[in-house]
Amino acid sequence: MPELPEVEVCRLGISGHIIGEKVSKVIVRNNKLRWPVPDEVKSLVGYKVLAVDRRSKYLLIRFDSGTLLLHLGMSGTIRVICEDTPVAKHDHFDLVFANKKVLRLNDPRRFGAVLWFADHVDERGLLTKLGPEPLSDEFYPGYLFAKAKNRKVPIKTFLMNNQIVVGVGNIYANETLFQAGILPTVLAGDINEERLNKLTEVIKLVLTAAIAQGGTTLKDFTQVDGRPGYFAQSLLVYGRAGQKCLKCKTKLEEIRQSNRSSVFCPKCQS
DNA sequence: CCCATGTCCTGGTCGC
DNA sequence: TGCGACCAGGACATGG
Repeated sequence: MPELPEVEVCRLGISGHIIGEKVSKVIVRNNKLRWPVPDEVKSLVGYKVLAVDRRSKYLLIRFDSGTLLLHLGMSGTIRVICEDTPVAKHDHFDLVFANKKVLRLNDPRRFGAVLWFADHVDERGLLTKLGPEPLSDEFYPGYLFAKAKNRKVPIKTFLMNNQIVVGVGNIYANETLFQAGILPTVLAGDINEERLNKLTEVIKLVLTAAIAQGGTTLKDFTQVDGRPGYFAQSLLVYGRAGQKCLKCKTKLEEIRQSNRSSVFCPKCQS
């Protein structure tokens, strides 16, 4: 469930279940995620969850003694379930709480991460080089234009660069460029300010709508069958190559950029 | 065999 | 020539 809206929906979904709850046990069934899960995660037994924050696609669970960082990679899901829920394949990590609820991470591809920042220090610098949050005021009209100056990279690759703006992955890069009417192949530095401001506005709208939609689809993270919502979202171009554009009926085309699929409408986007 | 929601890392190129 | 900024592609593991 990897794009920003899904992670934000996850944050909202688990917050109410774990904030203020005390950790009674930490279970690491498989520590071979993107990086080894550090033994220090065991040290948070006895501590209460103070807050659940998000930066980019990282979930940050705050304790007095430090921060537990979770990342879902390409295929991870997190649920809050009852203690007696049977362990399934790829259930790699559990945070068991005194109230018998369990935060459980499942990740078949194991591109996700569980890390521990003692005293909240981000030793790996995972969070330090990131660009602004797309829904914050630091992502303002004029920002993309300033950043794109002299950049010869295609706009789609530019958008997916976390140092420019975080949280726009492949799906939403495709969707927002379609809605802004910009071809994914146009060089970032060649786009005028007006069009980049339009793109900024679209990014905020699409991500906000996706969060709202995910929230209604996911409902309750304590449900065993709680499913990520993005498959149900109304995607206009992603995954629709060869089909008709929903605006003009032209056949949608697909190319590869930076080894990722780009789908676009050759008539609506220029 | 092909493809897949992410992102760190390496090694190469470009321009001052 | 040096150096930093920039960029393309590989790598990771599993499932459809």
